[in-house]
Amino acid sequence: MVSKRRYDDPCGLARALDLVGERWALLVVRELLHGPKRFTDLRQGLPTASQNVLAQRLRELVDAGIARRRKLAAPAASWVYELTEHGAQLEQAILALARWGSRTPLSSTAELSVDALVLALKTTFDAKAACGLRGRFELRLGTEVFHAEVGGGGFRIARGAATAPDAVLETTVTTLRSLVFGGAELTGAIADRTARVSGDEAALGRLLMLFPRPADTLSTSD
DNA sequence: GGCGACGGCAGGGGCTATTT
DNA sequence: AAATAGCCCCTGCCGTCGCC
Repeated sequence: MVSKRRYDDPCGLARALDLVGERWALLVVRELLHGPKRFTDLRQGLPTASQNVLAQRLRELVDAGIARRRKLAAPAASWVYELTEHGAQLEQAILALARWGSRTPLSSTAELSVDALVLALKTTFDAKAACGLRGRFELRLGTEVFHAEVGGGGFRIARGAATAPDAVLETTVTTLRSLVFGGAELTGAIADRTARVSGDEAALGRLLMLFPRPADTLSTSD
């Protein structure tokens, strides 16, 4: 095992980069921010990362106490990776970096991963526009299910089904991205069957307006 | 002597394909 | 899910050269 390169700098930033500064490391953390994932699910979220690099990054994150490996109870009985409390504390730093990054010119035409889209929702949420709004929602993106809640000027979203949601949106990452950042209309997506809504469609429509796209940077396929 | 450009070399790290 | 092999590319380091 070759020793890892280190900055050998007592600055907190350098020490953080010693842990999560390697290529792919922060994107692995991003994929785990909203709940545990199997190795194969992580690969889907990071399709251009090779297997051995992904395995190595996970091992390093586990060694650093940022993530842990856990076996699910039967019947699933598969191994999943999840953030530790220490690792979860990276969320605010990642959100700040993502906000900063979203103001730089978009140069990729690749599709967002589910977790990248959820992260984009968190980074662009407009608390002022949400003032006075309350609601619970369930987002079904393929096989991935998230529950989201707006209230008190805040926005929370995590993996898992919602309890008594006001509305449920069933769609794809591409369509949701168009609805939120691309100016597409919910009624149009419902009409062409790229989205299905049950419950309070108007409330869901208001929710989708709470994420202003950073000026002239984000793009869907527009 | 100081500086920048250039090339050679070694090691680190990432890739694909394959195996366990 | 993880490890391995073989290959390739990038980066850092060092020495050399030419110019001022």
